[in-house]
Amino acid sequence: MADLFEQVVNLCKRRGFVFPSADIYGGFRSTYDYGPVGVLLLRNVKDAWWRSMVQMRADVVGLDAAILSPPAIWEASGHLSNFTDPLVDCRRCRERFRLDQLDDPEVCPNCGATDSFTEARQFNLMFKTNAGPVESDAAVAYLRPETAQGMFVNFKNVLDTSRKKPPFGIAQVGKSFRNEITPGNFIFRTREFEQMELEFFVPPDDGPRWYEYWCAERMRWYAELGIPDDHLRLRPHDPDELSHYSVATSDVEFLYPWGWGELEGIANRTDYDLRQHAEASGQSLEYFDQASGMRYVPHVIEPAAGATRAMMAFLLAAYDVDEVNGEERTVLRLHHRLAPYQVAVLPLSRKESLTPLARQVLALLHQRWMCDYDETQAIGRRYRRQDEIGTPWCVTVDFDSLDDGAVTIRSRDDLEQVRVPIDALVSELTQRLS
RNA sequence: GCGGACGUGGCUCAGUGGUAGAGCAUCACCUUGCCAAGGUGAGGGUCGCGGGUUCGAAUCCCGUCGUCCGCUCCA
Repeated sequence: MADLFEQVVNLCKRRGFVFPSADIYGGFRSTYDYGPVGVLLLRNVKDAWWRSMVQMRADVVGLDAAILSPPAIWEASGHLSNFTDPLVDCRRCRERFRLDQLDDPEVCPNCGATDSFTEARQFNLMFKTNAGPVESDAAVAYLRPETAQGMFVNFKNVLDTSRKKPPFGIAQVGKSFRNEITPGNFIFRTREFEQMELEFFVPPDDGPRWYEYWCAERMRWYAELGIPDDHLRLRPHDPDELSHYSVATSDVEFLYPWGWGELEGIANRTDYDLRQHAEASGQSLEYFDQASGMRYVPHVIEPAAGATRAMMAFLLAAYDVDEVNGEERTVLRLHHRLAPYQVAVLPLSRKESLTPLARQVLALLHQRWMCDYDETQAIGRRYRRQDEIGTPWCVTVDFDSLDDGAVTIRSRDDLEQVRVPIDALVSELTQRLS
């Protein structure tokens, strides 16, 4: 399936998952808009994450911090120095190098030319803007390149208001911005992207133990939502791969059509961030443990996931083509919690007076699930449309329904059909969608 | 940012200098009434955008934007 990637990209455009941004103006590089169906899937991915990381845990609280931020945060975090790479191009062989990685800044390691380099240019990966209507140095602001710093900067606020004590975590879902040199692979690497990050604060000696815990926990999450074992792996970083803030990192990787790629990084950031901010701000970010009488700067384990990457992985893993009555059927076998619509209500025909009852059934189901409603064209065609966007259950109102008050529920996965009284419909679907 | 390939209706593509095409999709009506059936009809493209050559450009040239594949980028 070498063209799985193309198939999924086409499906995204055709069915309203993802559109190129500014499409009518020829597109805007590395930005994508999420359409009527895509916004539901993306939201469900984020909700599933929030549910597992915040709702289902007593030791994690949420946060939604500002995207616009002052330079001080990024000076302290190290992003202003470490996200800036001085690059030079060789005019002869047209290769590009990082100046700080060259043995000799006068000789091209590729073609051996001397004096062929362009001026070094700074590639700062952060988006810089101006806060306030007057452009001046005093008003410089950055779009955050990660959500993590919001949690570190608010560590004391959360500690003071939430009655949590280590080990505990702060979770955030939101947009981040990076001037990636090479965006691409559809929504895999974009300059504007959405993150799902947890900063988990633990006593200094417990870092390694919690690091192992979160690696296993995050792997479990992807598996539970339908990423198959043979497309999922945990890859520990080599020591020379580690970011400036990390002593240990593992990537959760998915087997994309072009090879293994990162879904999420789990890093042991130690006390690096809190110490940096304590020093730069002059505020104490220590925790005092009443029970032991110990005072310490917590260490941090960070599982940082990409929401849009995860969405893409779920789409790729769910994409399937099977055969029904000798015809090809495209079906997205999405986990029901991720599917854009959990239920579609379909009157068998637009004829007669099926519409009022179908609308009643819709009104009943609307309150619990995201529902689609479709009364155009033949029923078989509508089933296929729902299959293609991953709707796990269709509810069909037919002519008998008018007399017996029952409807048919039809399964996306095995095409099985069951007759259910409307009175029992909610409980039947609740069972199947739990 | 550099090199390579590409850009024609929503999708997949044909058309290589002489007034824009197909299949699928969409919509309407008829038919059918539980798995993309059939019939009739309709809407939809200044051929990514801008400039040039030419009597005439989707087609040739230049620029630009965008996509994909390779390079340092790590959600």
